[in-house]
Amino acid sequence: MPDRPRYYLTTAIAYANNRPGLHTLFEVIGADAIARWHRMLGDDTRFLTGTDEHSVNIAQQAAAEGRTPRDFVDEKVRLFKSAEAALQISPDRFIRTTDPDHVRSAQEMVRRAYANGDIYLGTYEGWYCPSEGFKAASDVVETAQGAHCPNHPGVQLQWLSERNWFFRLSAYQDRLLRHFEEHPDFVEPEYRRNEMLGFIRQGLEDFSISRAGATWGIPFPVAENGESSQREDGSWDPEAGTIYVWYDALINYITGAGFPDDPAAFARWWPADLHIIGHDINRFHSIYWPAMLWSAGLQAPRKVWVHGWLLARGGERMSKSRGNFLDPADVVAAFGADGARYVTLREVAFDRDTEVSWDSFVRRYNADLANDFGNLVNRSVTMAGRYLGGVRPAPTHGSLMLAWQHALQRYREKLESFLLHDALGALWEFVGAANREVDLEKPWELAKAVKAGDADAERRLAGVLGDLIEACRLLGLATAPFLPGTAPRIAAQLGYGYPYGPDGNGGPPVLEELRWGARAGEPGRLAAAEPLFPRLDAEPGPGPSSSG
RNA sequence: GGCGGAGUAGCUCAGUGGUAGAGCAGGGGACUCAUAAGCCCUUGGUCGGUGGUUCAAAUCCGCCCUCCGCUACCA
Repeated sequence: MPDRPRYYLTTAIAYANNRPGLHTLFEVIGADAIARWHRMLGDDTRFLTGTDEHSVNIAQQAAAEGRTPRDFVDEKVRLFKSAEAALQISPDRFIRTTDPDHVRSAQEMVRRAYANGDIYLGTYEGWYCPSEGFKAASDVVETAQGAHCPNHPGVQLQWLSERNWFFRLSAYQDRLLRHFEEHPDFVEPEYRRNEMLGFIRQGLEDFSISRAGATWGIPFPVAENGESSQREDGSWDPEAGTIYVWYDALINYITGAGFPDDPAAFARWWPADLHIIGHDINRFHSIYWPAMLWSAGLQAPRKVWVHGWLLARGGERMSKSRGNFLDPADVVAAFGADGARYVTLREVAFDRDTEVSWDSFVRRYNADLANDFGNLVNRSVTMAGRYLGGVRPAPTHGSLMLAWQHALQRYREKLESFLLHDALGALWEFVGAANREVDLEKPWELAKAVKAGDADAERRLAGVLGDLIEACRLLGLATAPFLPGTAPRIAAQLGYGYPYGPDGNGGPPVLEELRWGARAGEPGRLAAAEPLFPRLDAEPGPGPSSSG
């Protein structure tokens, strides 16, 4: 166990101000498939998802509903967790920025940055909404009447300055450039890396890491005089303010690895192998985050993968405010958990934006899952059961074996470079090869010849059905990271046990199982064929939700 | 404005100098093990526009149009 390779991956934590949309869960579904693949490989895998729960904005929303912030975010967290459960997401920890160990973690990071001379008191200036706090320049609506807050159109924004702590990002410019040069695959895809390089080369400014007014946040652990802001009774001096966004949110990745409470765990899990994020927060993960870690004497993560968006019709980005997003509950209700995972990851390229629609999902489901894959398993199991009396036939070393070896190689290459849609494409080329094999060999004709006493036909029949059953076994296992609920059902129809647990842990190294004929010597009986993916009518679906 | 990317069949996209491709959707056919699925064949595009380079351009160069990303403090 301790000698197993370890793999630690994370998604961005979701802002807990709303119910999740499918576009939010997209990266979580993709990350889950990657996590499951590593578990099945035999890697000691740790997979983190979670929620980002502090901010003036959330406190404001909670107050508007007459609730405490805690009560407000607890409800949102329940929504996120149930959405993840519906999609069979398998995090090893669902981390919340309100978790006590995360509070300690964020405070320790601030202390380390202070001890290292990287934070200092400065003045933050910006547009301030009396109802909501400071607003980013990009979030300010300028009108003839002055600047307004988009969330509070009637409210005049004020230009305010506040005494805040700043992080000396500017001190890390050279080291960041060197790090990007020495680790060309630190940020991928490459065009996202280039954007970050361009940003660094423009010159880096320091950024503020505290807010004086905010109360719904992690207490800033350092007082103005540099001493601890914790009082004798254990409470925190409100005068010190709270930690502002990035020194809270990003820290979750090390909290989830054991920082600072469990040094042994942290030594094992950090640095993370992979952060999967959207491009809106690329800069914070690829530039701020390594600098923050270095300041604390810690290592940068090994890779940041920047995925694309789900686009609605017309190329519009899906968002709750636009109301053009897909509700994951609708998608799961229509396609099942596995179907929802499949159509999302097959239809949306993992490295760039892709337009999707309910119709495109239905078409993809019917074509790939019902017609191609589901029907392949169904017809293979039915024929083998009928023509061979239910005894599971053994594979040969024919053309399907070669097709499999090619498909598996491509599948692994694409999966390991995070092109999940292409990885599935490689597998489905093999599905096509298996279906063509059926029509080429025509087992039903061979079966008639066998009845007529043709010994050669009997050998060929057993061979082609053996190859088809083996194709189904391999596809069931290979697709398991994407279709975790289907994999055991396929194994059962083929008369095999399923050695992996609900999260993909516990079984033999999957690459051994994915060898053609790996279980050839194992006797067994086929079960009754049972459709895996019922075909859907191409009716108009729920479509975009109307509210968020 | 600067930097980068994209505009190719109804849809989603491959294709970087040599007679336009895939999957899906649409049409036809032969079969029948199967979820009216699968298999075979097939309709369909002046490759955003324009001017060049070249024996030859979707592919190279100029200009133009459209869209998108990055261009600092959203969570």
